[in-house]
Order: sequence, then structure tokens, then C-alpha cells
Amino acid sequence: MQSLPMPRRYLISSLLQPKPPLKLIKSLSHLKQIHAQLLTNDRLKSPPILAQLIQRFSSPLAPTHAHLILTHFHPPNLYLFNVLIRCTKPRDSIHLFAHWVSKSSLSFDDSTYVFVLGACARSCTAVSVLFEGKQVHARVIKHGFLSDVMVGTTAVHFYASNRDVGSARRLFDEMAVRSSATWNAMIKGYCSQKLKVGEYARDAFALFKEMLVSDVSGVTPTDTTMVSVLSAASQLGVLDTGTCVHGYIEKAIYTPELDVFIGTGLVDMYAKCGCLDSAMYVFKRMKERNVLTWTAMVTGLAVHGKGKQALEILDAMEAHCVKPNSVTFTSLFSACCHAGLVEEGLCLFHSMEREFGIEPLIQHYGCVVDLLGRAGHLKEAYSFVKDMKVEPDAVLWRSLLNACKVHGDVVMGEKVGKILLQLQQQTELSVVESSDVSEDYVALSNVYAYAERWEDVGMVRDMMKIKGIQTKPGCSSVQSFRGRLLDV
DNA sequence: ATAGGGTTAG
Repeated sequence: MQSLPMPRRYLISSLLQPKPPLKLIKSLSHLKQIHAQLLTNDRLKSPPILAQLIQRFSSPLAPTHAHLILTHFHPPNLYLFNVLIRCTKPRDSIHLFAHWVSKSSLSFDDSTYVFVLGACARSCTAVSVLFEGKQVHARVIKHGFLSDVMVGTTAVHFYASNRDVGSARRLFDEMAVRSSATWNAMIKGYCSQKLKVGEYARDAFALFKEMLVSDVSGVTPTDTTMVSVLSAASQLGVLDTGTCVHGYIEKAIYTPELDVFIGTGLVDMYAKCGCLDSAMYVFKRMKERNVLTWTAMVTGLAVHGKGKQALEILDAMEAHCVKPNSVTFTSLFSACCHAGLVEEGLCLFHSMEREFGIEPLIQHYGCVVDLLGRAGHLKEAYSFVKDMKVEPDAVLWRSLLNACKVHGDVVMGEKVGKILLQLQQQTELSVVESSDVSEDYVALSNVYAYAERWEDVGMVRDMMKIKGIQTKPGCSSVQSFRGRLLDV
């Protein structure tokens, strides 16, 4: 067994201090050793000290260790159980909770439900835990914890992050007492539906207005509210509303310096609403900027076709010691794409992995394919796809198909179009919320139309009729050109 | 002695 990095006495005494130093425990073996020491010392075998240990541990605790710790207490200790639920990975906490529900030797409290529902909200990325969360919600009702504001708020957050906006709102409306955080959870829920961007942005505004006129004491918009509302304005492309929100922030939420979160939200809002000058002005005024702030600025430059300026940001970031992340590169590629900087984009793709140590994800490959395709390098784009380390997705094929159409390559267009339709048939049954189903059929039909192969056009259109696929009308989210014109 | 909410993306 390896020796402890610190003498035992020093370590335990520092744990007993009112404010133990942060990041005291670095590795799992270190944690185990301390745990062993505590177990041999009866005086120190207390839940608060173990809780400190667990919370000072830098990474989520493995479920087996969580279990081990819990079984040392007879009867089981609720406080420690809650801390463990908080300090394991979301999915592990859900399992841990389910296990102890079946043992029925603990009667849970409000904190337990806050942590479990919070875990259900956080683990929504890959596979939905809507079913598990609903069961927790049922228990909450059964045991009378729904009247607790924090439990209710977390439940709203849970439904919204699992894409069930309707249930989130129903719960929100039923709550007798709501805090600012409750309103924030619902407003945020409307703004962060990644699969349906902008679809609930108007609901977010409506709820924000209700919040403003709410006469419940203590319920006022906070910085969190404002970040969400800015995001809603940005999604809708409503510059004048966004500007009003900015005014409200300056007036109501006074801070001597622009907060990094709100500042980033403002940069994003102005850039997406077509007002790049204002975005730059806010950006320059900010004292503290993080990766997200810089990335928002890159995105702003990218959508305005300022490719060279966007690339310069990468150097500026280095000068400010801010490391770009995966998303920053997506924005940088997008900037290259919009400005037709093919060489620069390819060069960036290689340096991303070599210099910055960021592994390319599907969206990065997608950007490069888009970049090559738009510039007319269709063969290169196709062979690039064939050499990829990950499976190409529909978005990637779609951009290649579009490039084929633009550059009149019917042969490759037909090939890619068929791959797309095949891919769609595979996902049709499993993914309910697939993006515009009609797009791929229309795109393939356009490829045939370009080649004047009318029989094939008819075939695709017939397929659409049989499958009952309807085309969607196009729309623009930018409210008016007024702001843009004033800028020029 | 334990708490809920935040910005970036093809």
C-alpha cells in the first residue's frame, strides 16, 4: 500500500476544522486510506466527517464505495445517504436511491428528493430518465413533499430538461409557493430545448413578463433570469426586445462590472440579432471573459462572414491564456466556411488535434465536409468522409448533398441522397423527434430535377405521398433589417 | 450538517 502524502494527524485535524482546505483528497486510494483510518478510530466515525471526506473528493464516488460507506451505519444515516446521492454520478444516484427505496429502511426527506430529481435532470443527455423521474415525482406527492419549494422547483427543472415542457409547466402552475428559482427553472426550460431551438422562446418572454408583475415578495428577476431571457431574444432574433432587456439589466441588476454570464449572453444576443458592433462593444467592456465569451464572439464574427477576424480571436485567446474548447473550434470552422477559407479551415482541423489536443467530433467533421463541399471540392469531401473515425450523421450527408446540388454533381448527389433516405428509414422508428423529414426527399428530388430526370423526380414525390410527408414552409427569425441597416 | 437556476454549436 502506498504511503499517505500527508501525515495522518495533520490530515484528520484539518478535516475537523470548520473550513477544511479544498481539494484535500486527490485520488481514490487516498480516500480509501483516510476512510480506513476513520473506521479504526471510533471517535471519528461520524457522518459529518465522512460527509466532508466525500464532498472534498474531487471526482464522483463509485456506487460500490457509496454502498460500502452506508453499510457502516446502523441504523442507516439519512444525512450521509443524501450527501452520497449528491456526490455520485447522476445515473448512479438514481440507482442508489432505487436500491434504498426497495430496502425501505430509510425515510427520505426534502433534500433527498432535491438531489434525486436533480440527478434525473442532469442525466438526460443520452437516454431519457423521464420514466424514473416520474416515479420519484409520484413518491414526492405520496409522501407530501410537493409543497416544498425546492423539491417542486427541482421537479420543474427535471421535466424541462427531459424535454417534457408541458409537464414542467403544469407542475409550475400547480405550485402554491414559487421562488425566483422556480420561475428561473421554467423560463430556462423554455429557452434550452436543444432539439427545438426557439420553439418556446415566446413562452419564455410571456413568463418573464408575468414574473415582472408578480407581487409576491422576493420574486424578482435575477441574473439567471436575465441570461435566459437574453437567450430567448437571441433565438428569436428580436433586436429591439433584446436591447430593452439590456436596458433593464443595466437599470435593475446593478453590478459595477458586467458579469461574465450576462456579458456572454449580451454578446450572443447582439451577434445573433445582427448587431455585431454592439456585440463587440459589450465584449470589449467586459473585464472577465471565459471560453464561452470568446466562443460567442467567434460565432458572431462567423455568422457575419468575418472569417479572418474570427481566426484572429484564436491568437487573442492564447494571449489571454484562455484555452479554446470543442465548441470554439466548431465556431471557427463555421467562420472559415462562411468566408470560404478552405486552406485555413483544413489547417485548423489538423492543429485542433495536434496542438490543442481536442479530439474531432462529428460536428467538426461535418464542418470540414461543409467547407470542402461549398468550395466545390466534392471528391475531397467524399474521401474525407470515408476516412473519418466516426460514423457520419444525417447533417453531414445533408450538407454534402447540398454541395452536390449547388455544384451540379448529379452522380454523387444521387449516391448521397440515397444514403440519406436509407439512414432516415433506420432512424424513423427509433427517433420520434427527427429533424425535418421532408428535407432529404426534397433535396434528392431537386438533384434529379437539376439533371432533368423527371421520372425520378416523380418517384421521389410519390414516395413522399405514400409516407404522408409534408413540406414545411421556410421562415426567417430575424425580426427586421432596421438594426442591421443602422449598423452599416 | 445536506439544497434549486446560468453563457457556446453544423
